[in-house]
Amino acid sequence: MVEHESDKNLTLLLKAMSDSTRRALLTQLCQQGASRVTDLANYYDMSLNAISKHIKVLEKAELVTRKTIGRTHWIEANIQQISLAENWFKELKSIWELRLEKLDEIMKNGGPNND
Amino acid sequence: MVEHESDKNLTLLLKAMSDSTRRALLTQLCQQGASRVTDLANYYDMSLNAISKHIKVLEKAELVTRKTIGRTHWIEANIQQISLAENWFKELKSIWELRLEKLDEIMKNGGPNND
DNA sequence: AATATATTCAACCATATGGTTGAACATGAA
DNA sequence: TTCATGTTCAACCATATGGTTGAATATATT
Repeated sequence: MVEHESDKNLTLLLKAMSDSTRRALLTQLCQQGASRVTDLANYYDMSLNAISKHIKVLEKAELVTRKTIGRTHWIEANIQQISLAENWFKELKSIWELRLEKLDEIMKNGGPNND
Repeated sequence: MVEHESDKNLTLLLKAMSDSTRRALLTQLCQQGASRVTDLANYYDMSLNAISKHIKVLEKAELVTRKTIGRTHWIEANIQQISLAENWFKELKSIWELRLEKLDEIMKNGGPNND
């Protein structure tokens, strides 16, 4: 299995998205484009530090990127990364469909060994 | 905001999917169709109880359903539920696109107030 | 140089999570 | 009735998570 690394990334991604505040941050970033940490934090009833930590989680999951200019950090959404999850969904669905097709085959032909 | 409830469901769903073992269980269920808890557990280097707990998490997220017949519980994948996440992705992307379109407009017309 | 702003780091805390083991419960088989 | 099977419940444990506060760091501004 070369699977391990991408599985870890998927875990990181889904965990990052599984928090309501972080999803709100992503939404905000998509709406507003690149934003400073302080500006983002103003929207939440939570300390700046908490938001800073949330952003770090999103960054590790590669859901956002950071460009530091002077003392201010510009955070930007990286929605491409979502495809990691989408691809997994797709794979899961195709596995599901495959089983249904095989069942269908059996129903039609009266069994898998009718040659 | 009537949002709250569906946001909680999304959190439940993404958290459920964010664990590697639970994703493996879902894959297994898609491949094999309805399965007993014990049968599922045999594939993992983990106690039956641990798997039982994972299944409960998937069940709360409505990613699987359970049909109890006698003493055995038949667990089945419910891949429909994935659409909850897919719809959120879609929404996020459309918010992203909307901003890009507006930017584009500004580039073309030299500003948002050129009437 | 002194002060203000933007941000992270570190330590701490409460609660959640993912695992374990040992009963308990429900049902099937001898 | 007795024993075996399928599953959950309960208590426990270590680590992760999401929040806090108080410094520390880096860079602007006066």
